[in-house]
Amino acid sequence: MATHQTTIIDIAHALGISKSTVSRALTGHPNVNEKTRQRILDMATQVDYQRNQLAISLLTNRTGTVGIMVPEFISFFFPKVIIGVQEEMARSGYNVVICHSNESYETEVANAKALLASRVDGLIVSHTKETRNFDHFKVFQRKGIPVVFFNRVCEDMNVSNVTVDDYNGAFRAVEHLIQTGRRRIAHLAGPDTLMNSRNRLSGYRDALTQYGLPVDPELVIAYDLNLDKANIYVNHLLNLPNPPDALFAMNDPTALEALNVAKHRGISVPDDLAIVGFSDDPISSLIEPGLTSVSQPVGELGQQAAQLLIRQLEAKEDEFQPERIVLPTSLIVRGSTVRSDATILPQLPHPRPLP
Amino acid sequence: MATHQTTIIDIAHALGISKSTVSRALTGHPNVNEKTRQRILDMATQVDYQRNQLAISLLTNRTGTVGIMVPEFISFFFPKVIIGVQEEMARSGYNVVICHSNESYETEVANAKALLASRVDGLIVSHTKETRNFDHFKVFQRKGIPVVFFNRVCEDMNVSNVTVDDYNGAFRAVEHLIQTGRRRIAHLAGPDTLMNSRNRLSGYRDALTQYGLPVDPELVIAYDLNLDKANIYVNHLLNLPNPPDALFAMNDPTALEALNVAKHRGISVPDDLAIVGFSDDPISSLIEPGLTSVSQPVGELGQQAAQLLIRQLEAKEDEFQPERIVLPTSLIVRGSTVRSDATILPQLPHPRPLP
DNA sequence: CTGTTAGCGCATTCAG
DNA sequence: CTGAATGCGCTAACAG
Repeated sequence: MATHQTTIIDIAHALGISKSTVSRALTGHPNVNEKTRQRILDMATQVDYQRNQLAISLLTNRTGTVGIMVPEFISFFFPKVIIGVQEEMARSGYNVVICHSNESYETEVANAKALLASRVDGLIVSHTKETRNFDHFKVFQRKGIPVVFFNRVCEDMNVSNVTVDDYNGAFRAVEHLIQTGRRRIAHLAGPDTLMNSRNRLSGYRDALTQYGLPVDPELVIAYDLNLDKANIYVNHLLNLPNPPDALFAMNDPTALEALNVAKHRGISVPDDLAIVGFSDDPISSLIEPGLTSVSQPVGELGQQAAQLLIRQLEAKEDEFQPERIVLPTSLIVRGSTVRSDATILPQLPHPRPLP
Repeated sequence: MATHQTTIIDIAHALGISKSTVSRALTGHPNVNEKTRQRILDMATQVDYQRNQLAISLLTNRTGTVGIMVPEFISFFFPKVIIGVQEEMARSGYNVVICHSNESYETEVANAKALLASRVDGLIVSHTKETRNFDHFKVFQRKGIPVVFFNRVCEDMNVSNVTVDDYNGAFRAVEHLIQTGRRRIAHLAGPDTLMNSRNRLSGYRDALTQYGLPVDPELVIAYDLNLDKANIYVNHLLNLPNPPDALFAMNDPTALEALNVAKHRGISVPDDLAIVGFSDDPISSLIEPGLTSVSQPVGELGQQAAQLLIRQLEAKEDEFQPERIVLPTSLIVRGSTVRSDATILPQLPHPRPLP
């Protein structure tokens, strides 16, 4: 189906001039006669001339394109990050190609190769839950192509990244549950391949400890975030001889599943079971009862990641230092943890991971 | 920041052979000595060689990449379509670059130019609600680059497209409302720039007419799908001297807004106001009451669009005929229109637009 | 089996 | 101000 695309040579021939002049006119070079320039521009429009970015990129060794790779984009989180990235990159004249690893390590590796082959100038990435080996990203580093991680970051690569304060968010969530009277607080965690999953787990543990509550291993389940299985774990927790009176879930979709299970079992939320999620999905404010959730600045996550990348793209090879940005979270309290007449006690100041 | 990437010439030099042989070994050409091939492959791995797709595309005049452009991707609809497209294109060895026009005509035009410049082999697109002029897509046609529309299609371009049966979906939705006893059914429609918006409006009108109900212009509002304003229109309808007893909304987000307004005003759904949406967003089954909605096969929409594009990409220039695929919709009945004890009457057979 | 050559479309020297 | 020449990295004839 491939057809001939008009080139500067076509325009040059049509006008009886050299392709150099056409090139100059098209790129806005000053040294072109005004009349000639106008004739060239007119002709270009007339024949639907469209510059061949492939040729230019090959020549200049820059594509003006960066990649962003995310593990999924059905929930609102990653799409919103992507929009933030695009806004910011567009402002600096970069295009963004979006890749979707679908939580598959294999796909992630394949995508990384494709991005490398298409010579992106940089990469923004949140890795899959299967990813333990980061060689496919280290290649970028070795080749001098900037990489920025966000949300799910790789610790043992010396690159920029932007995350939210997962530890603090989790701590505040659990603290809130304690302050509203819960004593057996379960945690449905993510896989320990994920940095943010580990940090949220630490926040959960430390909050319990600092408030003098035991950490019962029975109440902590790490799962693979496969939503289809969430209800199994929730049911398991509720079937325990000594069931939890609260659940802190790794993310909102998981918390929503829990809410559903509770509803089906006739368990009253928040009276018999309080539930807290993470990310403040728009759904959380629409359902009944509303889901209490740890909110994170999603769009800003993308913007900051983009800014880090741009800074690195525009830095001299040797004068660049990786930066790590941590954005704040905040707890949005809704009906899944408190009835409107409840009172909330003061918080501990500045929780930090125990040494 | 740009650094030198290893090329086949580097490998050739390192091994003291010609770049042609390297090229042959790397592309799997049979005429290469097995030992030489192995040495080349080893060296390639060792130096992180990654083919330069730019050079190959420039040479072959094929990028193996197609673009998909969508107007938004916060709601579940477009992401899910994109996933369907990617699956299908990957199966045929194509990459997909995702573009986001953000419902902005200007951005759409800019994206189209960028895709043209980067020489995509084909394009799958759902246009913005602002788009009235399709010149930026017609350029693709003129250059022999296949274009497939989906969801929001352009009627006056002779290209393939895939849609759902919006007319029928709307008809069945309104029929359902009539059969459950509603007589003043309002329609919060989309802008008339959108094909699907117009078709849903027709289905709404014809259902009323065929069931002998008047079409009251007062009850039909076309709006720009800007969710922030949805509540204004819903309130306007509910404030009418003779307010509606049912609302058929253009899409689920709009219907959810309506549900919210009703809740705030203390209007009972479904008793005083029945509400139906379109697309069956996952949220619709989570909220209380559940939202009755016209479901469409979203993933399949993407797959079919991809298949149409692939068929065209692989067809001979002249033997290709545009195809138009219409996928079925089905009504998912939930609590926003019926209490569980309600009975539903039989439907009219095969509704079709009135001539 | 392997090396040489040409050229994809373009920006950019270097000469006029 | 303009044209001719060069080369980005690669594949595909074309000769050995």
